[in-house]
Amino acid sequence: MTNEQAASRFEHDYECYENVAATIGVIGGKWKMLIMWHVNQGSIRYNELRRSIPGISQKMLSQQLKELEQDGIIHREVYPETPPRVEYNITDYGHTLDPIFDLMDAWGETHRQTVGRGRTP
Amino acid sequence: MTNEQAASRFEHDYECYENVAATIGVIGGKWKMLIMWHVNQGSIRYNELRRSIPGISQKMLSQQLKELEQDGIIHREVYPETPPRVEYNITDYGHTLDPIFDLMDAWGETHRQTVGRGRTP
DNA sequence: CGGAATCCAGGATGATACTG
DNA sequence: CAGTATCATCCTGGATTCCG
Repeated sequence: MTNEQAASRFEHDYECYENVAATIGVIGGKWKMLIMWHVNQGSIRYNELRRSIPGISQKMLSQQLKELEQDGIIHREVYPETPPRVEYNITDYGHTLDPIFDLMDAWGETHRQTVGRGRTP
Repeated sequence: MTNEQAASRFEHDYECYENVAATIGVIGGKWKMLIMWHVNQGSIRYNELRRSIPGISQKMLSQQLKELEQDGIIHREVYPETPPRVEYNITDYGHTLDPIFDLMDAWGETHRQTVGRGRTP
């Protein structure tokens, strides 16, 4: 392999790495999978989510919801009533992640059976 | 929806979450993508990897290599020579992750163009 | 050469209290 | 109800040093 080929290969690798890292950055948060899963079932409110995800703190729920919203994965709808109501939904863009989830679900299932127990972040 | 249906849905959700989390646990490490990418190109030695991944510390390289090995993604071959030589390779099992990488690469590329800049872990 | 062991700083996460 | 603010804590990851 020439130096040029090596360099171009490295750049391609690095591109792919950045792409995959970006994807993990969006969906890799400690609670994001769980949050997205519930939001994926349909409109859900803040405290409903909180109850649905045992162990999550308000802080992390708010933070990760905000990140998912900023990344365009979920939509936040505020209804100016009293008491206030906020509903979260998956966006069309969020649905583009579905194929990845399906693959990861399948792979993770096999892996968990194979290894018995993996690192869970 | 009945309570039973809700309960079963939650368990299914939780299963999927655990599966996906396990997958992210395996490939989500800070340097794992980059490491796997290089190992994927063929047999490579410890210090070659170190040079190929600017910025990684010995500690992280050793640690993440060990985790990838424990998870069955890469294989570590020791040649008892002097000086010692150790080579790393992707396993067949490691190759089963390829489809996920492809999807994440594609999604990440689009996402980076769309958002301009995502959270990169 | 290919690591392991140690120490340490900073960010991620958690618990609690408070607010519009 | 749906969060924010603040403080405590834990853990990851980096730098350094040493070993077979």
